[in-house]
Amino acid sequence: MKFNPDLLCDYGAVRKNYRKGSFLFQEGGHAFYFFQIVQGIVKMVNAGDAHDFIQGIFCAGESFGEPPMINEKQYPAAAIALTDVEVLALPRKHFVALLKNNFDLHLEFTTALCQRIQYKAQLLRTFNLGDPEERILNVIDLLQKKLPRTQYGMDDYFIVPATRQDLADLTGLRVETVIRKIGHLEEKGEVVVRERKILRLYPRQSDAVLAQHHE
Amino acid sequence: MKFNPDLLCDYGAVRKNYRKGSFLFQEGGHAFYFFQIVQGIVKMVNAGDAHDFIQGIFCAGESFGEPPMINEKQYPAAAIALTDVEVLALPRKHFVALLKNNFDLHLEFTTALCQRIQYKAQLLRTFNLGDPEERILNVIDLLQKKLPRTQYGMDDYFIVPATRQDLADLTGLRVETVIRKIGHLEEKGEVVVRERKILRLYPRQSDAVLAQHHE
DNA sequence: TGCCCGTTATGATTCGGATCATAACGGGCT
DNA sequence: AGCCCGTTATGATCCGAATCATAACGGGCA
Repeated sequence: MKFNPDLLCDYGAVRKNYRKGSFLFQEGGHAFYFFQIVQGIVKMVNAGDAHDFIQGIFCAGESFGEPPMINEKQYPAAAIALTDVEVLALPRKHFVALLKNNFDLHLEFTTALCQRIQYKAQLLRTFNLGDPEERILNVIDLLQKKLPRTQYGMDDYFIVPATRQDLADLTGLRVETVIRKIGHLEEKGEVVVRERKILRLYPRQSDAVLAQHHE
Repeated sequence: MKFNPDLLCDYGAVRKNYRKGSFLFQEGGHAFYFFQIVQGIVKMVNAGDAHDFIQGIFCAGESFGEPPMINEKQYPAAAIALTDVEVLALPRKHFVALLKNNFDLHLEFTTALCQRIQYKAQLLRTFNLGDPEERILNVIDLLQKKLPRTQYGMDDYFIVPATRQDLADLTGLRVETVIRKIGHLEEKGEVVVRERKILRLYPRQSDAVLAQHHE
């Protein structure tokens, strides 16, 4: 969902700018503000010794990091600017006031949180029951769902907007494993690789109907 | 959070009973109702070929399965009654009306959803960055957080209310692995096993303060 | 009391992803 | 053009959880 920037400003939101590569907040930091992205891309990530795990990627118009803000807890992951980023930041108290005065927006916000839960539930499901290839396809499909249609190339092919390293950090696998599995997935016809970019055919009408039936 | 049962009834909630072992809904089923447990325990679970994955366990007073209900989607997991269960079921439209008329409850509900997101985010973090023993301890700690204090035995020891099979289904590991790792964790002093029950020492004040600092 | 079955337990073996090493490619920058 | 570094790529090896087999324990129930 996207809150009207003017409305956020009416409630006291301030603009903040971050340069590419800088942290909007650290893992473990206290969450005081509601953040909505005006411009740029933000990655929420858990840093590990050997590798990272990407909790989410957020684009212009999206908000992030709300759960610990609402709960007055600490961030369970850090937020890094993948590009130069401009955000609107609104203190918790004012954000709550905004919700209080706008039921429809509050309900929309609730809905957005529910989508986030379903997203994570699906990840947990696939990570625990599925094999590595399913994990990769699942992550690709989730990327497709949330991204603007501008990512489509010819013939309904979706250009996966992530490097193999990104897919590794999204799936919890290693780069080498992702590379090898992508190779296998290409053999099986699940994806196409052109000029090193990963393409996936998206959803022809017939597939959509099928999916609807047994999902 | 817990909604006042009388209030739910005022909005048209009906009581439903399920016998131990029966399904409240299936994975893939359409989500029409808001469910709150009056009596009993419910498990949300993804069934796999070889093993299952437990998405959550819910006790009296808790609600579950709200995300797909709010989003008018299908359930990403099945719900099974672990005991005889009585629930209050409220159709989506009426539930939304209830939220609309009670901002404080709506905000509490929002808060509960945020906690759920944080819970799942932490699971994903540990599952992807941690080793199996961390996964197990993490799950045990999360069980402790959400369960009533009645589960305490002597000396601040928490009796883990789950079989090794349950821990396997919660962590995505196999039973044998859980058994062996529990053995190792006992050697390391992380847990104590008495009469086959797993005990964990909980949180002495010093630990709590420490956790607060670097979490 | 005795049966049954889920749980706990332990050892042997397999298998697949992680790890380590090494190198070619290619876009961005000076 | 030339350099640099992240990305892609491939092979060899390691390691640890999964798997398979087998058995003892113990609570619930007839």
